[in-house]
Amino acid sequence: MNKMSDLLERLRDRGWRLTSQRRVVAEVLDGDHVHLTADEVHARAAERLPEISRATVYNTLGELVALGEVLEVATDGRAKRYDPNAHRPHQHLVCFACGTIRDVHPTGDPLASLPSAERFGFTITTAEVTYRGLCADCARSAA
Amino acid sequence: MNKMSDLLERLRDRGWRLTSQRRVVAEVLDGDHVHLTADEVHARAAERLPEISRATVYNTLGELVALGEVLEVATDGRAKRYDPNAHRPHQHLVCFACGTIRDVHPTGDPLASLPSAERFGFTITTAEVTYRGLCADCARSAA
DNA sequence: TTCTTGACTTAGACTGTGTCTATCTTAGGA
DNA sequence: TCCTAAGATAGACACAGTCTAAGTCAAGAA
Repeated sequence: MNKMSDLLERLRDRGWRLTSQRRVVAEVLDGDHVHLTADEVHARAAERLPEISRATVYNTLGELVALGEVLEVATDGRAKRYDPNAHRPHQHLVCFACGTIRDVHPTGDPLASLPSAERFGFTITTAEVTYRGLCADCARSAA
Repeated sequence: MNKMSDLLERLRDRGWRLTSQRRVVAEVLDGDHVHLTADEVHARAAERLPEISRATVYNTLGELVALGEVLEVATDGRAKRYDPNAHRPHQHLVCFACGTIRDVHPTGDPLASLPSAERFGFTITTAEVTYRGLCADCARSAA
């Protein structure tokens, strides 16, 4: 049960032209708790396909996001990160010190916590939660 | 009861040197539901003090954030925004279409929704929630 | 009040992240 | 096998933010 072959299959069904560049980008994004920046994706993709360009990585990531196969995550003010875990709803937990990101699953529906008096007439569809703290490794080094 | 004079007073007590540049930046940030980018702060500050430089605006905003008087908000992957409402805990509601940001106050403690089994050994101290949807104006234009 | 000094401000160079354009290449159907 | 539109490429460009070296000034000292 390889998730990436599933993905590539789905994309081909939607009329995606399957190039070696797109295949490599999709493979780089495989796994759990993967939150790479575009440059990190490019670096790893280039290990397998040295001539791949930055523009292609950006284009492919943008297409995967538009297709709903990958999530864009902006946990700091710096580079966006790309999260392949788009089919299971989840939130993120970020370490203040080292920036590590974990996918987490809070209880309850975060949308329910906003009373209608606090909705200002908006039609609200999503709630993103970013939990922040010190990870065990960084807490140990700081002690 | 002017909030900005309170702020300037507090800062002077902490040894801040009170320059016209810092005063103007603090005044620009006064108000409710204020979420300006650094460039917007610079533009408004320059209306009152034409020679103020970008570097000074960035420095001053950074100092205000470090002092806990202003919050840095990154709701999109683009420019950070600065929120002077740092003393009342709140979350943000963002319009998909026009990008408008409102301060909102959900019920309950967002930290409580994350079970310890989902904390991966982190010492968690904050939870930021971004609600997203269509504001009333944009919903009307889209119809 | 004037002097002094280190904190502050400035212009502009520089970096990182992301987008765009013009040209070249290629996947996949005919 | 050939054709062609979709895709890939290099590099210029744009935007957000940081850094540096030199000049300026707030506020305490005399």
